[in-house]
Amino acid sequence: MVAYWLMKSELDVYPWSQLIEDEWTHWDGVRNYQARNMMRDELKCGDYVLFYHSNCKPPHIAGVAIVSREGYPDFTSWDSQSKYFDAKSTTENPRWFMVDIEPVLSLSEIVTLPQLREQPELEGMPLLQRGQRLSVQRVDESHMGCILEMAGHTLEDLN
DNA sequence: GCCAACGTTGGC
DNA sequence: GCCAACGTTGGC
Repeated sequence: MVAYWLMKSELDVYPWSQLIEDEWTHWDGVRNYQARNMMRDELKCGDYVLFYHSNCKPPHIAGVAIVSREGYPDFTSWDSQSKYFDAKSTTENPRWFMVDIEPVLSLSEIVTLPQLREQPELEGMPLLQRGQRLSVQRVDESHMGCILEMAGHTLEDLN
């Protein structure tokens, strides 16, 4: 059973175009327990991920990625030179987890946050709730289908 | 740049 | 275990 997710990335930190260039990446640096739990326990290989650009005008979804490796320790938490270093995370008892993702589909047309807000079908989507800051969120299949259609695609395009 | 929302920290 | 202080996120 495939699940759908949304991940936020700041446009000037790690853009979609960089993922295309890299061909895959590990989604390191998440330091929030709710997001950590989802990446450790719930994101599965083959799940699809909406790639959302935050901190830009307008914020928007740029592409769809796929989970290519399930939760494993975020090794940047062990690197004292990393800005994501956490002294309380050890190799024996890792505190933070990440997944790997690969790009699947660059949207023909990006879907902006204002466009998402205009869609009655998307009412209740966590991203659209005020104060929603989680950088990893679950997405309903119906919401996923709706967003893909807004971008000129369908769920079938993912296969 | 502002600020609302919300998570984390740490004193008590 | 409460809660004030503080830091971060991220839209606007």
